[in-house]
Amino acid sequence: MIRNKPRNAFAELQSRGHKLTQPRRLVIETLVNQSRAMTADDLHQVLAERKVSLASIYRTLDLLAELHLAEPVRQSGDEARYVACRPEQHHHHIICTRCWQVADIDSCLLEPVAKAIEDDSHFDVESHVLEFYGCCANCRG
Amino acid sequence: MIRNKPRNAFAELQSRGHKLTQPRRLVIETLVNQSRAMTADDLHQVLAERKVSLASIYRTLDLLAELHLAEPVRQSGDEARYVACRPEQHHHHIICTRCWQVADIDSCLLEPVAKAIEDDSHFDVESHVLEFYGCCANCRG
DNA sequence: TTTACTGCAAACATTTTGCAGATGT
DNA sequence: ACATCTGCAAAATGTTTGCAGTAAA
Repeated sequence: MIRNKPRNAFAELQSRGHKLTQPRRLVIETLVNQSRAMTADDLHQVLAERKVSLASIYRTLDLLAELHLAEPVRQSGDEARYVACRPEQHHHHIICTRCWQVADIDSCLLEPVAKAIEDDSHFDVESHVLEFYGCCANCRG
Repeated sequence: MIRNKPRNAFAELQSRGHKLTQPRRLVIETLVNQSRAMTADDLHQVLAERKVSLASIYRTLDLLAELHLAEPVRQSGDEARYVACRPEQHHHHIICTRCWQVADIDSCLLEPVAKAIEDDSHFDVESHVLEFYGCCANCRG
């Protein structure tokens, strides 16, 4: 349930040969601190006074996704939202559809299921998406 | 593994007070017969000689989703794709990322998992998305 | 100093919409 | 006959890109 810390992401970025710039720093900090699934525009508004351009936000989000420091989630109809996450572990999310707060589901229970599906469907399973959506304690209030 | 039949969808549409028009008929037939996850543009190309407008295709897809006769799936970076499905049952999909062919996974194994998550995270789970992606027997070749 | 990165503005792709005419019931 | 639906073209939305200047290493 503990989300990634900005510093880990900073280090990961740099160790992979990317520069730790001000816009990147701010996007990472915001994404981690808010622990919610944020759109590019959400970030742009939160960072309005820091004057980070939308283009840089999109570019940073792409980069973070590539490095597995963030993951895109898309519910139909909505724009893409991004969630900060730890790169080293496979996990899934539960996401509040009111405030977009996110909690991690640490274990993945689907490996045996994927196996069963491979036998049954004659597909090779390469990846899966598992997201739970609901209402968090705060929004239920 | 058997997909919905067009006629069921035709009937469902009409019984809910919608007109069974030529464009709608063609979109439904195509979506069901091809049994793949199709973009609006895929449908537009397949139906090119039948002169169905893109606008009608989008409107029909929205309607089908609303009636649970089709479901949108979005993989990051891609446009929305739609899968024909039976409205009466909860199920999930396995989707080939080469040819976008779809097979159904009839049972839902996640109800107990959702319960466990509710206890653990203090979220009310309202819905979930479970999609497996992989390579079908045909594309594996 | 060098290369990667940023902001801006323009381009792009996908999806939505208003409206006049066509179609299903 | 009537309401709904279609096609068209225009608009809106979300995202990407080229380029000249800026900042990180």
